[in-house]
Amino acid sequence: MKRLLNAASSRREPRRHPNKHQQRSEATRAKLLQAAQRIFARDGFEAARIEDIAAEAGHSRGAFYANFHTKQDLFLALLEQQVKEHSGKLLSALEACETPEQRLEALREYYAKRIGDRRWVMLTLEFKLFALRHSRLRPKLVEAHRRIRGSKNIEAIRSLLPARAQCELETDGERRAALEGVLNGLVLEQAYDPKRLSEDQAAAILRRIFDALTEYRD
Amino acid sequence: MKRLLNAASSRREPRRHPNKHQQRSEATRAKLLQAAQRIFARDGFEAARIEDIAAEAGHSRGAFYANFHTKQDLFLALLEQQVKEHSGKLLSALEACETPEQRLEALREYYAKRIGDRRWVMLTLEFKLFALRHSRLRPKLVEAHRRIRGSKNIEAIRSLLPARAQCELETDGERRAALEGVLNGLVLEQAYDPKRLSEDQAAAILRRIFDALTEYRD
Amino acid sequence: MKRLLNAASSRREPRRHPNKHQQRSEATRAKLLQAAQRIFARDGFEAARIEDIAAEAGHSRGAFYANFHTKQDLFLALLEQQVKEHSGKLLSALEACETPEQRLEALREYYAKRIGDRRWVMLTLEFKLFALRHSRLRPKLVEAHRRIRGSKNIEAIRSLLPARAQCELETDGERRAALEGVLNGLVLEQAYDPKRLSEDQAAAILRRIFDALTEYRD
Amino acid sequence: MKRLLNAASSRREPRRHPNKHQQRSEATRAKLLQAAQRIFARDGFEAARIEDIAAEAGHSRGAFYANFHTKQDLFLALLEQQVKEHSGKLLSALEACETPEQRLEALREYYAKRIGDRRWVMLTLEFKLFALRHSRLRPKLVEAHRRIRGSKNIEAIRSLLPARAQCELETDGERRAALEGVLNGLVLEQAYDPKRLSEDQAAAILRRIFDALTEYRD
DNA sequence: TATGAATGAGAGTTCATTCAT
DNA sequence: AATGAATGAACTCTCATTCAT
Repeated sequence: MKRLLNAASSRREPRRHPNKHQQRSEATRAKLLQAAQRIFARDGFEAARIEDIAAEAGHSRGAFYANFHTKQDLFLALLEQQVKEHSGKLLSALEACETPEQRLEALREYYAKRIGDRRWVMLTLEFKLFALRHSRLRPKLVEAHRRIRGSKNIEAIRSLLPARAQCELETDGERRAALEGVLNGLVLEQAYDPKRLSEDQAAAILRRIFDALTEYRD
Repeated sequence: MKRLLNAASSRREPRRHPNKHQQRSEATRAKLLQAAQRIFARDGFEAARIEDIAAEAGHSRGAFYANFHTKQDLFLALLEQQVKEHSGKLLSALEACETPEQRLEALREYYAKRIGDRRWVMLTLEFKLFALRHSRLRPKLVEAHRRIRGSKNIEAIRSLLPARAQCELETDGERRAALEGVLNGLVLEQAYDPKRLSEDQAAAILRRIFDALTEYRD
Repeated sequence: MKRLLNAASSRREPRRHPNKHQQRSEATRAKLLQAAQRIFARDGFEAARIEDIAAEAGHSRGAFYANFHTKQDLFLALLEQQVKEHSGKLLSALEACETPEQRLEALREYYAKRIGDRRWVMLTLEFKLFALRHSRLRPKLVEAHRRIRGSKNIEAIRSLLPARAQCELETDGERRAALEGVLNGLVLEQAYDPKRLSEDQAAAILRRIFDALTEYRD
Repeated sequence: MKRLLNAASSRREPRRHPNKHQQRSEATRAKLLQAAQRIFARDGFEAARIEDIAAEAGHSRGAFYANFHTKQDLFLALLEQQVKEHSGKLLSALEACETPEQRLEALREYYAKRIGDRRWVMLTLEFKLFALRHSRLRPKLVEAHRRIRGSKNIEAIRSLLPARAQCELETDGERRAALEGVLNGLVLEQAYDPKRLSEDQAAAILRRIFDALTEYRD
C-alpha cells in the first residue's frame, strides 16, 4: 500500500549487510510476487490463500509476512509491478518502430497479443473489481493508475503515434479506456466459453475494434 | 443447481397447504433473490455473506436455508432467473418492431442501454468468473447459458434480424459473444474510473463497436 | 419429563371432543414414539433429528411439537413406555410358568432372548448414557427406574422365583444390575464386531453367566 | 485416520526445524489428546465440543486444527493411542509373572481393575457406538482393533496363559470379546446407579464371570 | 530472514424450537 | 392437531495474522 503511494522508495531501508541478505530477500520477494500473480489470477483476491501463494513460491507463510504486511499489501505491490512492467514493454515496442504508422500498427498488435495473456488480463479484472469493492482504496488505486498512465512512458507513447489517432471525437484517454475494457471483456468471454469464441477470433475482433475506434469518422 | 438443469420445474411440488404458506414462501424466495442480486453484484460471490443477503431481504439466515441449499445454490438460481428475465426482455423489444432494420437498431440499443445496468453486468462478470473458478460446475453453467441462448427466444431473436447482420465473416455466435464481452469490459472500466470513461461515452463506444461488428466488411 | 415423574396422569386433560380428535392424537403420539425408538437406537440421542423422527412417523415437525415439549421430553416418554412394556412382558412370561424352576429358566431365557433385540438394548444404553450426561436429570431417571423395578410387577417377579436364586452373597438387585449390564455390553460388542462374537455365541455366554450368577457358591 | 491405518509412522516427517518447535508441537498434541480423553468420555462424541477440548488443553480452537484435521480425526487418533497404551500395560503385567497360573490371575485382575477406570471404559463404549453409527468407517475401526489384538503383544499374551484357558468350547477371541462386553456393560451400569451396584461389587462379579468363562465345562 | 505453531474472528451450515396458518 | 416457514443459537471449520524460535 505504502509502496504504491510512494512508488519510488523501496520497502525497507538499505541494510547493514547489503549483499547476501538483501539479495536473498529480494529473490524471495520476487518469487512471492510471481506466485501471487498465478494464484490471484487463478482464484481471485478473496479466494486466494496466503498459504497457497507461499507454497507456490516454495516458501512458508512466514516468508510472506517477512516481505509484505498483509494480503492487500501484496496485491497492491503486484499491481504496481505489473503495470510498470507492461507499460515498459509497450514503450519499447513503439520505440523500435520507425514511422508513426508502424507505431500504430504496433499498438494494435500490442492489444491483440494481450488477448493471449490470460493471466495478466484476469489480474487486471481482479484489480478493478478489488478497487470497486474497497472504496477506501479506490481513489488511491485509480490515482496510481493515472500516475502511471501520465508518466513519461505514456506521454512518450502518445507522442509517438500518428496524428490521426489523436484527433478523434473521443478523447485519447477515453479510447484507451474503452480498448482496455474491451480487451478485458473479450478475454473473460473467451476463457469462459472457448468453443463459442476462440482466442484467434477474439484477437481478430479486437483488431477490428481497434481500427473502428482509431479511424476517422464521417 | 437442479433448478438450473431442469429449468422448467418449479422448486417444490404443489403443496398440500396451499395459498398462504405458499405465498409467503414465494415472497421470501423472491426477496432473497433480489437481495442476492444486490449483494453479489456489490461484493462478489466470495465476499458476499449469507447474513447480509438475508438481512437485505429482511430475514434471518434461517430463512435463507429454508429456501436454498447453499450459497452456490442461490447463486445459480439467481443466474437462471436473471438470464431468463433478460432474454425475455430482449425478445419483447424485438417483437415490438416492424422491420428488420428497426430490430437491428433495437438490438443495438439493447446493448447500449445495458451499459447503464451496472448491477446486471457486474453479476454477469461474477457468473463467468465463478464458472472459471469452479471447474466442476463450468460445463453445467456454460451448457445452461447455451441452452438459454439456443432456446426459442433466441432463435426467434435471430430470425427477426436483417439478413446482413447474419452473413458476416464472423459467425453469429462469435459476434454475440464478442458483444457480450465488450459490454462487460466497458461497464467494468466505466465503473472503475468514471472520470476517464463516462457512462454516455461508454454507450457511444459500444454503439460504434456494434456497428463495426455488424456492417459488411470490404 | 413431567410424564415420567407423574407417571399416572396422561399428558393432556380429557378433551371436549374426546373421540375422534383424541384418537387421532393418540395414534400420532404412538407413531412418533415408535419412530423415536428406531431413530434414537440408530443414531443416539444427540445425533437423532426431530425431523427424522417425524418423517419416520409419517408426519412433520409440527406433529412432534403438538405431542411433546422437547426432544428430551420425547426421549423420557420413550424410556417410560419401553420400561413398562418390557417389564410387563417379563411378568407375563413368568406367570405362565408353573414351578419356580420353570420360572428361573424363563428368566434366563428372557435375558438370552434380549440379546437379539438390538434396538431395545441400544436404547437402554442411550438412556443410561443420557442419564450420566445430564446430571440434573439423573436422580429422576434413576428414581424412575427404581420405581418401576420396585413396582408390583417386579416384586411379583421376585416372589415367583425359586428361593436359591434369592439368597446369594450378592443381593438380588446387584445381580440383576449385573445381568443388565452384561446384557448391554454383550449386545454392543456383538453389534460392533459380529464376526468376533455372533449373536448365538453371545446368547450362549449370557446363559452361562446367568447360571454362574444364580447358582450357589461354595 | 491415516494414523490409525499406518499405525507405525509418526504424524509428520522429521522436521527441518527440530527441537523447540517439534517439542512444543508434540506437547500440544499430547495435551489435546489427554483433554479429548476427558471430554469425549464425559460428553460423548457428538456432544463433545472442540472448543471445550481445546480449552481443557489450555489452548484455542486453532491449536486443535493445527494438530488434527477434524473432530473425527482426533477421535480416531485417541482410539489408536488408548488401545496401544492399554495393550502395552497388560503385556507388561503378564510378563512380570512367572507361572501361567499367575498370568491367568493377572489377566483376571487386569479386567477387574478396569472396572475402576471409568474414563477408559466410557471411551471404549463411545468408540464402539461411533463405529456402529459411522458405517463407512466401521470396517476400518474393526480392522484396526483386530490388528492391534493380533499384534505380537496380543499373541504374546495368549502364549503366556495356561493351556486350559485356551481350550474351551468358546474360542479365545469369543471369550475375550465377551469379557470386553461384560466389562463395558458393568461399568456403565455401575456408573449409572452406584447405589444399586457398587464398584467393588461390579469387580467381584466380573471376577466370577471371568472364572466362569475360563474354567473347564462339563 | 524464515519457519510453522498458535490465535481468534468470522464464515457457512445445522437444527431444536417457535409461530402464523 | 398439524403444517412447514422462519428464527437464531451453536457448532465445525477456515484462514489472515501473530509470535516464539
